[in-house]
Amino acid sequence: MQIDLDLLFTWGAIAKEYKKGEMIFCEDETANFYYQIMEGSIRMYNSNDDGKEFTQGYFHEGQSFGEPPLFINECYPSTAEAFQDSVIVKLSKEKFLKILEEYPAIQKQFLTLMSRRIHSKAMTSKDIINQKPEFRIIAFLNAHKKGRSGCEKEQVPFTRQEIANFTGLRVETVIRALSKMAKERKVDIVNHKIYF
Amino acid sequence: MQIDLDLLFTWGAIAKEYKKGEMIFCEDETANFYYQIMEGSIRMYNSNDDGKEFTQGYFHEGQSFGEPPLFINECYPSTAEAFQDSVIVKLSKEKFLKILEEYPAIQKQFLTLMSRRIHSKAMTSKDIINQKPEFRIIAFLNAHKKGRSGCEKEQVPFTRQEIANFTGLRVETVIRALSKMAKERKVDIVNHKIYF
DNA sequence: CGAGTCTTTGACCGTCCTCAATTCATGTGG
DNA sequence: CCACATGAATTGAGGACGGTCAAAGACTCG
Repeated sequence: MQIDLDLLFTWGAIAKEYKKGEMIFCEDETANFYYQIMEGSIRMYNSNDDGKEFTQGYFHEGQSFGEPPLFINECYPSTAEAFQDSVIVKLSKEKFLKILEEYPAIQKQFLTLMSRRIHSKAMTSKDIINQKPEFRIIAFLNAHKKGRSGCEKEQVPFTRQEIANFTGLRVETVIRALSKMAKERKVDIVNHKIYF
Repeated sequence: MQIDLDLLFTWGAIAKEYKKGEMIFCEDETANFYYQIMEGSIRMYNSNDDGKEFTQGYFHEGQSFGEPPLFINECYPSTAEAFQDSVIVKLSKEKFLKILEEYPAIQKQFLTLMSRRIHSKAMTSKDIINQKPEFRIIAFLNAHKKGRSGCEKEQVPFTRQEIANFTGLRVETVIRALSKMAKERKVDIVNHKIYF
């Protein structure tokens, strides 16, 4: 959990519901709020002229998102929308920055968090640039696997389109790569569902 | 300037010279030092099996680099090497973290810095994934332009190979894209030198 | 002047994208 | 319980673009 919910509410935060697909903020919009997920998950993405989308990342229950622009007075570089029905806590930028002032320990946590983000973004771009479709997909699957321990394959909760948007490939390419991988037993596919 | 040099030296930092091409730290190595550039510039990159390199970014005089792993106890995700002959100030991780404790203002600056990095990495991946070679190159040129004001084109201080490494393209592709862009006067090329 | 690096060009190839049509899975209402 | 609507997954054909390889030209710096 990023910031304690009681604390947030004490400072005037409010919780808001979003339906799946609803937009939370939009590319190039000014950043005025701190957001933290109570329930559900959200997706950050960019879309370009031809309508093609690139997913920057997914965020889940307990995580905050869209903070960097708050620290540097920039607009959002991407759009955020609810990936499932979600409940999100929202606090004004001013109050949020004040909390950080008051609680140095929290500020430090954010420094850590940002570092982690950079680290993982570095890995992602590396994977995406260099490698073949199959590699990108495996990188995606690894990065989004829940139970890291289990030896059994788990169902992947993403559509092929979603994988495509994250890896920068096209749906058809993802489909063909996945079927090949299924033949080689790198993944299992039963009833169109992917297990990894 | 990131951290005051006097302060760094007071805490026991030392300056070290690196010749162009010399390695400062290496992918997968444990992070033990804080680095800040006094003179010169450095390049961070990954290389993959086939020897192809992907440049994560360039850092210049007055900038620090390779900090994220210090905050999260991870190994370096990339390699850093001197892009020119450089002088670099080096301080042990422990002392560095102590400085942050002592001077909250500095810690805050780093939070800002990390946010800026995330922001620009987000832009970069967006540009790289979505677009055609020409777009990637323009994005690169824009990102690395010095005098943002001038209406006149300035010479680009990168080789085509360097542009290729950053954009994830091949040299030949960069060359062909650039000549096309020169025809359309999006850049000028005289004597093989690029002006943008 | 000469070594080394960078740039250029051409031919060829393979991969991934495009487009279009079909099948499948799921859920809803009659 | 079936018919239908919707969104996802598939498949195939065809083309374009960027990668690969090889060879040659140009520039730079000592």
